[in-house]
Amino acid sequence: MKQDQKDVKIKILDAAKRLFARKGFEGTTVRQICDEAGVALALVSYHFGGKENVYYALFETLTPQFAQTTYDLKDPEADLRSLIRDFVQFRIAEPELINMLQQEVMMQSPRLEKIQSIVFSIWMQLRHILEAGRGMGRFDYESLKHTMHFVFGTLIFSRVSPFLEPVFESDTVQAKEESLDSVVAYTTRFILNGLQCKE
Amino acid sequence: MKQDQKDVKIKILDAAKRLFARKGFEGTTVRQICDEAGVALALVSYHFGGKENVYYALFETLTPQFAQTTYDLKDPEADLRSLIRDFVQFRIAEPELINMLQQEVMMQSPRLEKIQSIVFSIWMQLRHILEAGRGMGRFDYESLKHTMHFVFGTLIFSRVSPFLEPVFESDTVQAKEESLDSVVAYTTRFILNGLQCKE
DNA sequence: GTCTATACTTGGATAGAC
DNA sequence: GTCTATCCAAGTATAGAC
Repeated sequence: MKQDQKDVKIKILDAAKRLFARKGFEGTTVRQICDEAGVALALVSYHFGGKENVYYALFETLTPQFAQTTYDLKDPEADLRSLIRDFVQFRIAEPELINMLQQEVMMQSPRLEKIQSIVFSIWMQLRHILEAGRGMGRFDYESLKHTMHFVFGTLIFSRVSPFLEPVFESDTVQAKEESLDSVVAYTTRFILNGLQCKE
Repeated sequence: MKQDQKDVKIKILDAAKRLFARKGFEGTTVRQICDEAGVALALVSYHFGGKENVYYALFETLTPQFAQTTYDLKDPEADLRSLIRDFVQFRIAEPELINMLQQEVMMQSPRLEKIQSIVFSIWMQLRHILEAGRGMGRFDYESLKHTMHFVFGTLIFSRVSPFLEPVFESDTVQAKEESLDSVVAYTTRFILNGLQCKE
């Protein structure tokens, strides 16, 4: 089939995504990327003009994904449910990107500037929803700032390191819990309860 | 005062902690560490035998801190409150170590093996508390695994990147919310509500 | 466009003077 | 114990053949 030589750029991006997520920006070498992609060393420079640009290219996919949704805030609970679903869905589809994003924010990397807008828009959306909800007496919390951290922490932290598996041994609910719908349901429940959401 | 030449080892550890937290293990160079510590390049090798060992040395402080507490599980809510307080307190006292720990777990780094036991013991403690609480009808949740992730996400994710500050502008509760007690209170409230804790 | 070979830079660790 | 100077390995990026 023709697509075995699946556009070299794509192969590089795929390999880079895996590596950056696992080893970080500095921990990943151009050699590793090219080996993993099965292409020659020179091609990262040729197609992207350097390692850093490969990194940014990965985030460009992401921008439209999150910047587009706008909530009308008429029904903050529904808005929040929707935001949670979108986020969890994306996290499951693109765990590497979430991972990379987390690294950047955590380390306050110099590359953050270029991807700031993505992070910003999500945070602002959440802020508006939480404020609207509190204003209408639907959510109950004291500190906006900390509550935003709690919600994001709940949303983002689902690294399932294989090394933690032993901790979950003999957990009963296993088959069902991995479907998107159930993960969304669990997450929504925890967060809405955390906010003491009243219907 | 004599302590200006505050043991070189300490100076190196302090500098390394800051740098590792901000730039990751690979992103930090021995040269940076020594510059920041104000000592000569050779001293990392001399005192620790390499960059990697500096990293491990930083975590050794941490082991006793968390491995010691044991909960009797008679009152899971009280145990959980206590775990939350300990964790938040430590997170505020040693944000860099939490940051480093998070990086390791997130990237599943090869260094994880050496610090596994720390992470393990905390996760197991939380597991036992959650299971005991559900068994006694005090907590209400479906998936143990996901719920553990939610709780840890809430606990760990409080990176206050300066770059996110604009997002929190004109938040009303500012002065009070930074004291340990109030942060603990906010966090406890969110988590216990998330677990639908019944007293 | 893609490859191999190579130039150039930076990083970790050591040698040896003090 | 601490410093400066240096070695060697590994990284990025480019040159030039195909």
